[in-house]
Amino acid sequence: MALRGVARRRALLDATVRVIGRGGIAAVDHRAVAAEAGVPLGSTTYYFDSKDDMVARALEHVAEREAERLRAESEGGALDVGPDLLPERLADVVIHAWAGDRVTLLAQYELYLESARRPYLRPAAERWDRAYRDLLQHALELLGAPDPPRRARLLCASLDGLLLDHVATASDPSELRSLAIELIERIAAP
Amino acid sequence: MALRGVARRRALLDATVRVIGRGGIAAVDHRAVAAEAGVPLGSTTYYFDSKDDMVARALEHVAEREAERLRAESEGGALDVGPDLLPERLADVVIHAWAGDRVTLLAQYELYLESARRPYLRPAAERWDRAYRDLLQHALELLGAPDPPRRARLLCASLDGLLLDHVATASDPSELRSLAIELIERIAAP
DNA sequence: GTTGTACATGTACAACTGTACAGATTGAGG
DNA sequence: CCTCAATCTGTACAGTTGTACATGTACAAC
Repeated sequence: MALRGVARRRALLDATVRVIGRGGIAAVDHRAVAAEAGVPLGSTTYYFDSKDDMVARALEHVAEREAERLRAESEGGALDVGPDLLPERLADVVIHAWAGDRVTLLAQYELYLESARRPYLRPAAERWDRAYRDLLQHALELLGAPDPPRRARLLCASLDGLLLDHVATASDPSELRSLAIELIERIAAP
Repeated sequence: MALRGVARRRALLDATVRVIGRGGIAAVDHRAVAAEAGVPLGSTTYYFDSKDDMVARALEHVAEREAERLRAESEGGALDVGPDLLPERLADVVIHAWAGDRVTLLAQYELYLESARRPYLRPAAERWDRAYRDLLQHALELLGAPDPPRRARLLCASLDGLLLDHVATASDPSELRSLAIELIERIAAP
């Protein structure tokens, strides 16, 4: 089976994400990624066609991972609560998984921004966005909000902005939570 | 007078911003910036201590420029309209200046994100944020919203998210405008 | 005109970086 | 055991990049 290398490949992708989170895309080079993953330099060229390819796969990797998490959260019944509790539950789903991992969150924004410049990255970014928006749309339907697709789009972008502000300013997490809840309630309101 | 070089210095800063907007911070190197500004390589080391310094000054440059624009807009009476027209006027102020210059907008987000990693960039990013939030707070007061500082924080982050989404997905500008207006109205609502 | 200072730039080079590649190792199938 | 493909890795090297610096030029003050 051609599966022996899968673990190492993933280790390299994870390492790439950490390097980007810590120092931006500018900090990515084969040696830094190899060291971060604890593998020899040669491995990086074996698993990726080029540096650009490495960065691109890293985006697809985080996007896929995040999309899966959101879908799992949705199907796992995270939103199965009354409408009065839904906003804070939703805020927790969106925020909590990130609270502890500032570096990954930074990398995610870095890669999202990069997708604005490299058209071939758009599909991955869009699949991620889609999973995100589906979750929000579902919640908005449960909350009885009108025109859920549009509201979901608005809420998705707004929450992203809130997260970005939080990660940039390292603001108080509990304040972030309270702002997120308020945002959700306001955008869900008829 | 020690002022002869000011124009060239600004030309280099503008060039740096364009390079970042087009290719990200990873694309910045002395030669690329010099070529973009139409000056010889040596100029870059004359005006900046290092590459990091160059990028840092570029952030301060855009931040200062943007903060000034927002202040001018505010004092220039852009918000002197009735409460019914204020939301769309505000949306135009926030959005319109950017609509034509995708590259600069991308650079702004890139630099804002970078300020999360380099603490010495925070003051510049914060002065910018402050100018932005002051404008929004003023508008929210005119709209009679309660707790304007908090609402301004929320609106600031949300609108940023909306812009980020727009610049990443190259979405329809008129849809962006309509979403921005809705966001403003919802966050201003009592 | 001399001098001092800010401005300017071409060139050089050590360090870094992307990538190729030859050769080693592994492990499943025959 | 042999074969073969996948996996792995150390080394090499050409191209790039950050930065120093010697040398110049402009121009205000005296």
